[in-house]
Amino acid sequence: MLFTTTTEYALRGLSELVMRGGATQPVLLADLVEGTDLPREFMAKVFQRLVKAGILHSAKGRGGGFTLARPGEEISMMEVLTALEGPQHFNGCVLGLDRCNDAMPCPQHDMYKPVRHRLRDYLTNTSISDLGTALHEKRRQLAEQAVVPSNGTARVK
Amino acid sequence: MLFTTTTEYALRGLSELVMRGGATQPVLLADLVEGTDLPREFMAKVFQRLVKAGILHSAKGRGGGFTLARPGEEISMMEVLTALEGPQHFNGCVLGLDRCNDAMPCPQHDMYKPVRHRLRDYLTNTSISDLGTALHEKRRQLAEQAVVPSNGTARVK
DNA sequence: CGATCAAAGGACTAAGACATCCTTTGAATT
DNA sequence: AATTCAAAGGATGTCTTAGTCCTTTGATCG
Repeated sequence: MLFTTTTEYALRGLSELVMRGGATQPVLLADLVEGTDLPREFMAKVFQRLVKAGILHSAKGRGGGFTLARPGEEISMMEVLTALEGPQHFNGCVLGLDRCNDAMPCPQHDMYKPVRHRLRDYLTNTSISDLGTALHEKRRQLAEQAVVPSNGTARVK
Repeated sequence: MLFTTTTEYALRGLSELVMRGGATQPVLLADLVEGTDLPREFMAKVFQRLVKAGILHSAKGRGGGFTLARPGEEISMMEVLTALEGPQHFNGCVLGLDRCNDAMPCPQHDMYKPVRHRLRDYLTNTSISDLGTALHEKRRQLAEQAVVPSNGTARVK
Protein backbone atom coordinates (compact mmCIF):
# COMPACT_ATOMS: atom_id res chain seq x y z
CA MET A 1 0.00 0.00 0.00
CA LEU A 2 2.64 2.51 0.98
CA PHE A 3 5.50 1.08 -1.02
CA THR A 4 6.21 -0.60 -4.29
CA THR A 5 7.03 -4.29 -4.24
CA THR A 6 10.68 -3.41 -4.78
CA THR A 7 10.78 -1.19 -1.71
CA GLU A 8 8.97 -3.78 0.36
CA TYR A 9 11.52 -6.38 -0.62
CA ALA A 10 14.32 -3.97 0.21
CA LEU A 11 12.97 -3.28 3.68
CA ARG A 12 12.34 -6.93 4.38
CA GLY A 13 15.73 -7.88 3.02
CA LEU A 14 17.44 -5.26 5.16
CA SER A 15 15.50 -6.46 8.20
CA GLU A 16 16.76 -9.96 7.59
CA LEU A 17 20.26 -8.72 6.98
CA VAL A 18 20.38 -6.80 10.25
CA MET A 19 18.87 -9.71 12.13
CA ARG A 20 21.57 -12.00 10.77
CA GLY A 21 24.39 -9.76 11.87
CA GLY A 22 24.84 -7.95 8.58
CA ALA A 23 25.83 -4.83 10.47
CA THR A 24 29.20 -6.37 11.25
CA GLN A 25 29.82 -9.46 9.11
CA PRO A 26 28.92 -10.21 5.50
CA VAL A 27 25.74 -12.16 4.87
CA LEU A 28 25.21 -14.17 1.71
CA LEU A 29 22.16 -13.46 -0.35
CA ALA A 30 21.47 -17.18 -0.48
CA ASP A 31 21.40 -17.36 3.32
CA LEU A 32 19.34 -14.24 3.60
CA VAL A 33 16.46 -15.38 1.45
CA GLU A 34 16.33 -18.95 2.74
CA GLY A 35 13.17 -19.62 4.68
CA THR A 36 11.55 -16.51 3.27
CA ASP A 37 9.55 -15.96 0.11
CA LEU A 38 11.95 -13.30 -1.12
CA PRO A 39 12.86 -14.06 -4.73
CA ARG A 40 16.63 -14.51 -4.80
CA GLU A 41 17.44 -13.20 -8.27
CA PHE A 42 15.24 -10.18 -7.93
CA MET A 43 16.64 -9.40 -4.49
CA ALA A 44 20.09 -9.40 -6.05
CA LYS A 45 18.97 -6.53 -8.29
CA VAL A 46 17.43 -4.64 -5.42
CA PHE A 47 20.53 -5.02 -3.27
CA GLN A 48 22.68 -3.87 -6.18
CA ARG A 49 20.73 -0.64 -6.20
CA LEU A 50 21.15 -0.27 -2.45
CA VAL A 51 24.90 -0.69 -2.87
CA LYS A 52 24.94 2.11 -5.42
CA ALA A 53 22.84 4.24 -3.10
CA GLY A 54 25.46 3.87 -0.39
CA ILE A 55 23.21 1.89 1.92
CA LEU A 56 24.86 -1.49 1.49
CA HIS A 57 28.39 -2.64 0.95
CA SER A 58 29.10 -5.77 -1.06
CA ALA A 59 32.04 -8.12 -1.50
CA LYS A 60 32.51 -10.76 -4.16
CA GLY A 61 33.98 -14.19 -3.86
CA ARG A 62 34.69 -16.36 -0.87
CA GLY A 63 33.89 -14.64 2.39
CA GLY A 64 31.87 -12.13 0.47
CA GLY A 65 28.26 -11.06 0.83
CA PHE A 66 26.43 -7.96 1.90
CA THR A 67 26.98 -5.73 4.90
CA LEU A 68 25.54 -2.38 5.90
CA ALA A 69 27.57 0.51 4.55
CA ARG A 70 26.75 2.51 7.68
CA PRO A 71 25.35 1.82 11.15
CA GLY A 72 21.79 0.54 10.87
CA GLU A 73 20.58 3.16 13.31
CA GLU A 74 21.47 5.82 10.78
CA ILE A 75 19.53 4.30 7.92
CA SER A 76 15.85 5.21 8.01
CA MET A 77 13.00 3.59 6.12
CA MET A 78 12.66 6.94 4.40
CA GLU A 79 16.20 6.74 3.07
CA VAL A 80 15.53 3.35 1.57
CA LEU A 81 12.27 4.56 0.08
CA THR A 82 13.96 7.62 -1.37
CA ALA A 83 16.83 5.61 -2.79
CA LEU A 84 14.46 3.32 -4.65
CA GLU A 85 11.50 5.49 -5.56
CA GLY A 86 12.94 8.97 -5.67
CA PRO A 87 12.54 11.92 -3.34
CA GLN A 88 9.37 13.39 -4.80
CA HIS A 89 7.09 10.91 -3.11
CA PHE A 90 6.47 13.05 -0.10
CA ASN A 91 6.34 16.46 -1.64
CA GLY A 92 3.19 16.12 -3.70
CA CYS A 93 -0.50 16.42 -2.90
CA VAL A 94 -2.70 13.51 -1.95
CA LEU A 95 -4.16 13.58 -5.38
CA GLY A 96 -0.79 13.30 -7.05
CA LEU A 97 -0.84 16.58 -8.88
CA ASP A 98 2.52 17.74 -10.08
CA ARG A 99 1.96 21.17 -8.68
CA CYS A 100 -0.86 22.73 -6.69
CA ASN A 101 -1.13 25.55 -9.14
CA ASP A 102 -3.61 27.96 -10.66
CA ALA A 103 -4.78 25.61 -13.35
CA MET A 104 -5.53 22.81 -10.91
CA PRO A 105 -5.08 23.45 -7.21
CA CYS A 106 -5.01 20.47 -4.91
CA PRO A 107 -8.31 20.53 -3.06
CA GLN A 108 -6.99 18.57 -0.14
CA HIS A 109 -3.59 20.04 0.48
CA ASP A 110 -4.40 21.50 3.88
CA MET A 111 -6.34 18.56 5.23
CA TYR A 112 -3.83 15.99 4.13
CA LYS A 113 -0.82 17.83 5.49
CA PRO A 114 -1.00 16.51 9.07
CA VAL A 115 -1.54 12.97 7.83
CA ARG A 116 1.47 13.17 5.58
CA HIS A 117 3.45 14.67 8.42
CA ARG A 118 2.62 11.73 10.64
CA LEU A 119 3.62 9.31 7.94
CA ARG A 120 6.86 11.10 7.27
CA ASP A 121 7.69 11.09 10.96
CA TYR A 122 7.21 7.39 11.14
CA LEU A 123 9.38 6.72 8.12
CA THR A 124 12.19 9.06 9.07
CA ASN A 125 12.28 7.98 12.71
CA THR A 126 12.23 4.25 12.11
CA SER A 127 15.63 2.82 11.27
CA ILE A 128 16.38 -0.50 9.71
CA SER A 129 17.94 -1.48 13.03
CA ASP A 130 14.51 -1.01 14.51
CA LEU A 131 13.11 -3.27 11.82
CA GLY A 132 15.73 -5.92 12.48
CA THR A 133 15.20 -5.79 16.23
CA ALA A 134 11.45 -5.99 15.88
CA LEU A 135 11.75 -8.91 13.52
CA HIS A 136 14.06 -10.71 15.90
CA GLU A 137 11.74 -10.12 18.81
CA LYS A 138 8.70 -11.33 16.90
CA ARG A 139 10.45 -14.53 15.92
CA ARG A 140 11.56 -15.08 19.49
CA GLN A 141 8.00 -14.76 20.71
CA LEU A 142 6.77 -17.16 18.08
CA ALA A 143 9.45 -19.69 18.98
CA GLU A 144 8.50 -19.51 22.66
CA GLN A 145 4.91 -19.98 21.69
CA ALA A 146 5.81 -23.08 19.73
CA VAL A 147 7.72 -24.65 22.62
CA VAL A 148 4.86 -24.35 25.11
CA PRO A 149 1.91 -24.49 22.79
CA SER A 150 -0.88 -25.54 25.17
CA ASN A 151 0.51 -24.56 28.56
CA GLY A 152 -1.90 -22.29 30.41
CA THR A 153 0.89 -20.32 32.05
CA ALA A 154 2.48 -19.36 28.77
CA ARG A 155 1.34 -16.04 27.47
CA VAL A 156 0.12 -16.59 23.97
CA LYS A 157 -1.15 -13.68 21.93
CA MET B 1 2.32 8.33 -3.41
CA LEU B 2 -0.74 6.93 -1.74
CA PHE B 3 -2.73 6.02 -4.81
CA THR B 4 -2.29 4.64 -8.26
CA THR B 5 -2.66 7.03 -11.17
CA THR B 6 -6.07 5.54 -11.86
CA THR B 7 -7.32 6.31 -8.37
CA GLU B 8 -5.85 9.79 -8.50
CA TYR B 9 -7.67 10.44 -11.74
CA ALA B 10 -10.87 9.07 -10.23
CA LEU B 11 -10.65 11.37 -7.22
CA ARG B 12 -9.80 14.37 -9.31
CA GLY B 13 -12.52 13.54 -11.81
CA LEU B 14 -15.07 13.16 -9.04
CA SER B 15 -13.94 16.46 -7.52
CA GLU B 16 -14.53 18.15 -10.86
CA LEU B 17 -17.85 16.41 -11.28
CA VAL B 18 -19.12 17.54 -7.89
CA MET B 19 -17.86 21.07 -8.48
CA ARG B 20 -19.76 21.22 -11.75
CA GLY B 21 -23.03 20.14 -10.20
CA GLY B 22 -22.75 16.47 -11.00
CA ALA B 23 -24.60 15.67 -7.79
CA THR B 24 -27.86 16.82 -9.39
CA GLN B 25 -27.44 17.18 -13.17
CA PRO B 26 -25.48 15.14 -15.67
CA VAL B 27 -22.04 16.38 -16.63
CA LEU B 28 -20.41 15.46 -19.91
CA LEU B 29 -17.00 13.88 -19.78
CA ALA B 30 -15.87 16.33 -22.45
CA ASP B 31 -16.84 19.27 -20.24
CA LEU B 32 -15.35 17.70 -17.17
CA VAL B 33 -11.86 17.25 -18.55
CA GLU B 34 -11.68 20.56 -20.38
CA GLY B 35 -9.14 22.89 -18.82
CA THR B 36 -7.58 19.99 -16.89
CA ASP B 37 -4.86 17.56 -17.87
CA LEU B 38 -7.12 14.58 -17.30
CA PRO B 39 -6.87 12.28 -20.33
CA ARG B 40 -10.37 12.02 -21.73
CA GLU B 41 -10.30 8.47 -23.11
CA PHE B 42 -8.67 7.04 -20.05
CA MET B 43 -11.08 8.88 -17.76
CA ALA B 44 -13.93 7.25 -19.67
CA LYS B 45 -12.59 3.87 -18.61
CA VAL B 46 -12.15 4.95 -15.01
CA PHE B 47 -15.66 6.37 -14.83
CA GLN B 48 -17.02 3.18 -16.37
CA ARG B 49 -15.56 1.30 -13.45
CA LEU B 50 -17.06 3.76 -10.99
CA VAL B 51 -20.46 3.23 -12.62
CA LYS B 52 -20.13 -0.52 -12.11
CA ALA B 53 -19.04 0.07 -8.54
CA GLY B 54 -22.27 1.99 -7.89
CA ILE B 55 -20.54 5.30 -7.30
CA LEU B 56 -21.57 6.98 -10.53
CA HIS B 57 -24.64 6.87 -12.70
CA SER B 58 -24.34 7.34 -16.43
CA ALA B 59 -26.73 8.19 -19.25
CA LYS B 60 -26.12 7.88 -22.95
CA GLY B 61 -27.16 10.18 -25.72
CA ARG B 62 -28.41 13.73 -25.70
CA GLY B 63 -28.78 15.14 -22.23
CA GLY B 64 -26.64 12.32 -20.96
CA GLY B 65 -23.42 12.32 -18.97
CA PHE B 66 -22.37 11.33 -15.50
CA THR B 67 -24.02 12.01 -12.18
CA LEU B 68 -23.32 10.73 -8.70
CA ALA B 69 -25.24 7.55 -7.95
CA ARG B 70 -25.61 8.66 -4.32
CA PRO B 71 -25.16 11.86 -2.33
CA GLY B 72 -21.55 12.97 -2.47
CA GLU B 73 -21.42 13.21 1.31
CA GLU B 74 -21.87 9.46 1.49
CA ILE B 75 -19.02 8.63 -0.85
CA SER B 76 -15.66 8.58 0.90
CA MET B 77 -12.23 8.64 -0.65
CA MET B 78 -11.83 5.20 0.87
CA GLU B 79 -14.79 3.87 -1.07
CA VAL B 80 -13.30 5.10 -4.32
CA LEU B 81 -9.94 3.62 -3.42
CA THR B 82 -11.51 0.31 -2.51
CA ALA B 83 -13.59 0.19 -5.67
CA LEU B 84 -10.52 0.65 -7.85
CA GLU B 85 -7.71 -1.04 -5.96
CA GLY B 86 -9.49 -3.63 -3.87
CA PRO B 87 -10.17 -3.80 -0.14
CA GLN B 88 -6.92 -5.40 0.95
CA HIS B 89 -4.93 -2.19 0.78
CA PHE B 90 -5.50 -1.31 4.39
CA ASN B 91 -5.38 -4.67 6.02
CA GLY B 92 -1.76 -5.54 5.39
CA CYS B 93 1.46 -4.68 7.16
CA VAL B 94 3.67 -1.77 6.22
CA LEU B 95 5.99 -4.21 4.58
CA GLY B 96 3.27 -5.63 2.40
CA LEU B 97 3.34 -9.16 3.72
CA ASP B 98 0.29 -11.20 2.94
CA ARG B 99 0.00 -12.35 6.49
CA CYS B 100 1.95 -11.57 9.63
CA ASN B 101 2.56 -15.22 10.24
CA ASP B 102 5.06 -17.65 11.72
CA ALA B 103 7.18 -17.89 8.61
CA MET B 104 7.57 -14.15 8.31
CA PRO B 105 6.00 -11.95 10.95
CA CYS B 106 5.72 -8.28 10.19
CA PRO B 107 8.33 -6.56 12.33
CA GLN B 108 6.53 -3.26 12.34
CA HIS B 109 2.92 -4.16 12.84
CA ASP B 110 2.54 -2.52 16.22
CA MET B 111 4.43 0.65 15.41
CA TYR B 112 2.72 1.19 12.12
CA LYS B 113 -0.78 0.63 13.45
CA PRO B 114 -1.42 4.19 14.72
CA VAL B 115 -0.08 5.67 11.50
CA ARG B 116 -2.33 3.50 9.40
CA HIS B 117 -5.22 4.35 11.68
CA ARG B 118 -4.68 8.03 11.07
CA LEU B 119 -4.53 7.48 7.36
CA ARG B 120 -7.65 5.36 7.36
CA ASP B 121 -9.50 7.99 9.37
CA TYR B 122 -8.61 10.62 6.86
CA LEU B 123 -9.73 8.56 3.91
CA THR B 124 -12.98 7.33 5.42
CA ASN B 125 -13.96 10.70 6.82
CA THR B 126 -13.28 12.73 3.71
CA SER B 127 -16.10 12.60 1.18
CA ILE B 128 -15.95 13.54 -2.45
CA SER B 129 -18.26 16.42 -1.57
CA ASP B 130 -15.47 17.67 0.64
CA LEU B 131 -13.09 17.35 -2.28
CA GLY B 132 -15.44 19.23 -4.58
CA THR B 133 -16.02 21.98 -2.06
CA ALA B 134 -12.34 22.36 -1.37
CA LEU B 135 -11.59 22.51 -5.07
CA HIS B 136 -14.25 25.14 -5.60
CA GLU B 137 -12.93 27.21 -2.72
CA LYS B 138 -9.34 27.02 -3.93
CA ARG B 139 -10.33 28.17 -7.39
CA ARG B 140 -12.35 31.01 -5.92
CA GLN B 141 -9.33 32.18 -3.94
CA LEU B 142 -7.13 32.00 -6.98
CA ALA B 143 -9.61 33.99 -9.03
CA GLU B 144 -9.77 36.68 -6.37
CA GLN B 145 -6.01 36.77 -6.29
CA ALA B 146 -5.89 37.23 -10.04
CA VAL B 147 -8.34 40.15 -10.02
CA VAL B 148 -6.36 42.17 -7.46
CA PRO B 149 -2.88 40.86 -8.10
CA SER B 150 -0.76 43.69 -6.69
CA ASN B 151 -3.13 45.36 -4.28
CA GLY B 152 -1.68 45.53 -0.78
CA THR B 153 -5.05 45.09 0.87
CA ALA B 154 -5.75 41.76 -0.79
CA ARG B 155 -4.72 38.76 1.20
CA VAL B 156 -2.46 36.71 -0.99
CA LYS B 157 -1.04 33.46 0.24
C1' DC C 1 48.11 -20.46 -11.39
C1' DG C 2 43.72 -22.71 -11.39
C1' DA C 3 39.48 -23.63 -9.15
C1' DT C 4 35.81 -21.88 -6.75
C1' DC C 5 32.86 -18.69 -4.83
C1' DA C 6 29.54 -14.87 -4.92
C1' DA C 7 28.10 -10.48 -6.50
C1' DA C 8 27.62 -7.49 -10.94
C1' DG C 9 25.52 -6.95 -15.01
C1' DG C 10 23.23 -7.85 -19.42
C1' DA C 11 19.47 -10.05 -21.95
C1' DC C 12 15.20 -11.52 -21.91
C1' DT C 13 10.15 -12.65 -20.63
C1' DA C 14 5.62 -11.81 -18.40
C1' DA C 15 2.28 -9.08 -16.47
C1' DG C 16 0.16 -4.98 -15.32
C1' DA C 17 -0.59 0.07 -15.70
C1' DC C 18 -1.46 3.65 -18.64
C1' DA C 19 -3.32 5.39 -22.76
C1' DT C 20 -5.58 5.84 -27.42
C1' DC C 21 -8.60 4.61 -31.21
C1' DC C 22 -12.59 2.85 -33.25
C1' DT C 23 -17.01 0.55 -33.29
C1' DT C 24 -21.33 -0.42 -30.91
C1' DT C 25 -25.23 0.54 -28.02
C1' DG C 26 -28.87 3.12 -26.41
C1' DA C 27 -31.27 7.38 -25.76
C1' DA C 28 -33.14 11.92 -27.30
C1' DT C 29 -34.27 15.22 -30.95
C1' DT C 30 -36.03 16.32 -35.54
C1' DA D 1 -37.68 6.59 -39.03
C1' DA D 2 -33.41 9.08 -39.41
C1' DT D 3 -30.02 11.70 -37.22
C1' DT D 4 -27.29 12.94 -33.57
C1' DC D 5 -25.35 12.56 -29.31
C1' DA D 6 -22.53 10.43 -25.62
C1' DA D 7 -21.26 6.56 -22.96
C1' DA D 8 -19.96 1.35 -23.37
C1' DG D 9 -16.83 -1.72 -24.86
C1' DG D 10 -13.35 -4.07 -27.66
C1' DA D 11 -8.81 -3.94 -29.76
C1' DT D 12 -4.45 -2.39 -29.68
C1' DG D 13 -0.05 -0.13 -28.36
C1' DT D 14 3.48 1.51 -25.17
C1' DC D 15 5.88 1.76 -20.95
C1' DT D 16 7.09 0.33 -16.43
C1' DT D 17 7.50 -3.16 -12.93
C1' DA D 18 8.49 -7.66 -11.59
C1' DG D 19 11.06 -11.61 -12.22
C1' DT D 20 14.41 -15.19 -14.31
C1' DC D 21 18.53 -16.79 -16.54
C1' DC D 22 23.12 -16.72 -17.99
C1' DT D 23 27.65 -14.67 -18.46
C1' DT D 24 31.25 -11.72 -16.52
C1' DT D 25 33.98 -9.74 -12.92
C1' DG D 26 36.66 -9.86 -9.04
C1' DA D 27 38.14 -11.92 -4.84
C1' DT D 28 39.91 -15.90 -2.11
C1' DC D 29 41.61 -20.45 -1.27
C1' DG D 30 44.35 -24.47 -2.53
